[in-house]
Amino acid sequence: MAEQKSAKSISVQTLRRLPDYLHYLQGLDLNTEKYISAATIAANLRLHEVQVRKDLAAVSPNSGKPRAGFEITQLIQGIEDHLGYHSVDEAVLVGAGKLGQALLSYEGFREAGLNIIAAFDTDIAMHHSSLDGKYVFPMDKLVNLCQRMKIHIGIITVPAAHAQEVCDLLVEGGILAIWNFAPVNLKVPDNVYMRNENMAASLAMISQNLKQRYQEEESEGATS
Amino acid sequence: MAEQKSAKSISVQTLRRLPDYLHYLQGLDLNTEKYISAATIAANLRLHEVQVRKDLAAVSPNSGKPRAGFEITQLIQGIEDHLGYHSVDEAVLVGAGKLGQALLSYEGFREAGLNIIAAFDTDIAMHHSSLDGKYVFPMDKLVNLCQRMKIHIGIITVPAAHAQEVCDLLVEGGILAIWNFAPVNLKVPDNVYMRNENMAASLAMISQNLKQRYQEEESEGATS
DNA sequence: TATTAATCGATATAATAATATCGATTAATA
DNA sequence: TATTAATCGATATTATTATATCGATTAATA
Repeated sequence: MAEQKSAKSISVQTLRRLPDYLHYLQGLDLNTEKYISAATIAANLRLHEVQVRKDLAAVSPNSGKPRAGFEITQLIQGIEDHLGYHSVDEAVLVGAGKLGQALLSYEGFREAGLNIIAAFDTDIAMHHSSLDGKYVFPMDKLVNLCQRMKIHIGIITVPAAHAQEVCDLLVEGGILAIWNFAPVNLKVPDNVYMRNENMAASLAMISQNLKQRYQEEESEGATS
Repeated sequence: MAEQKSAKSISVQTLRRLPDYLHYLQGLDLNTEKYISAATIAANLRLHEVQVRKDLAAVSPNSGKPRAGFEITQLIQGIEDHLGYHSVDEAVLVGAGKLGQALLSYEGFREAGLNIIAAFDTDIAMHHSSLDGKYVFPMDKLVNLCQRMKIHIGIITVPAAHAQEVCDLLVEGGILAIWNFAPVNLKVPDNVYMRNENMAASLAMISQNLKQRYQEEESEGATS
């Protein structure tokens, strides 16, 4: 049996951190330094040294040199490969409101392998106008365009109330993965991957943290 | 020693799910049903039944009744308490671009306990204009306003290149928690909580998923 | 060239989270 | 009222992730 090429299943948590590593590494000056140690990265990203080393081991094309560290260019290469940053995938975005527009104009996506090729909206006034170089189409073109162009990623930035209909349309259009910014749990068939950008969850973490601190403050020295 | 009030440290993962539970429960019709079972919630949110039961046990003011389930109103109450949805906290937002505006107009925050009371931007044209009822101030008012009004949460929606300066200002203003939407790792003192809204990470998960599926497709039946 | 110290990889341990199992309880139904 | 079946809570197991430890390697330095 043939060895599976570069598919040794990276852990979810590692995957989450990869963009951070990449970003950090890209900020380094290759004229000044050629190698970097796991310890240095860890210190800068406030992570645990061993954790970084394991993460890098999972994506680096070849291993680090003792006493020197990892070769920066190779690390970048390895991470980009694993993130699929060179095989750009096309996406459509539904809901050209403020959030939608923010995403359309977000520079970072292109280099991260995402190319939003078109936007859709119910607002007639927007149709056929161009937002950051992307055209806005009426909703009834959605299914057909997705099918014809074999688009695999759909981004939902419509109000919660309409998210499910939009979602259904995307599924009908043959979309394989949905990135949902609406605060609702959408129903999709098993073969469609759903990723919720969950602002409420983030907010919950922040609240929790502050709450804890207020409590600690209150009970300062009050441990009878 | 006194029992610690409602601070029995909820797990991070549970905390993440709480907003989903809350949202789902709020969508139920209390006239039709008074109780709900963990199994039902699990099915609707596509979670594991036992997981839901454990999560609920952590936040529900009193336990569920066998054969009936949990009392919906009490569950909502419990979750809201734990999320601090009744102790609204005030925040400032820096960077009134598209993303900033999207957040300013996002309805969900208010009920989730977050009240963005002002925005800041370098763009002079925006100053003292009102976006969704919130005023936009010049940057040099930031530190003073945060201090005077004892704001605890800062939201960063400026381009990556300026995020660190903004961050420093917020810290100077006495902010305790930062919600960062810029794709950079910001340095803050230990006593400041940093929450990165990491779009790149989400994107990485999506890419990964698609990549896997393409590969599987390729090697379909090709297991020599 | 020999010594030192930084760094690695590998393996072991610990912490956290998810899932399975099962007896106890109770509303619904016979 | 007795039986049944849904549901719970508690405990046990498993999976995942993070952290600690340590011998091996190698660049830098004496």
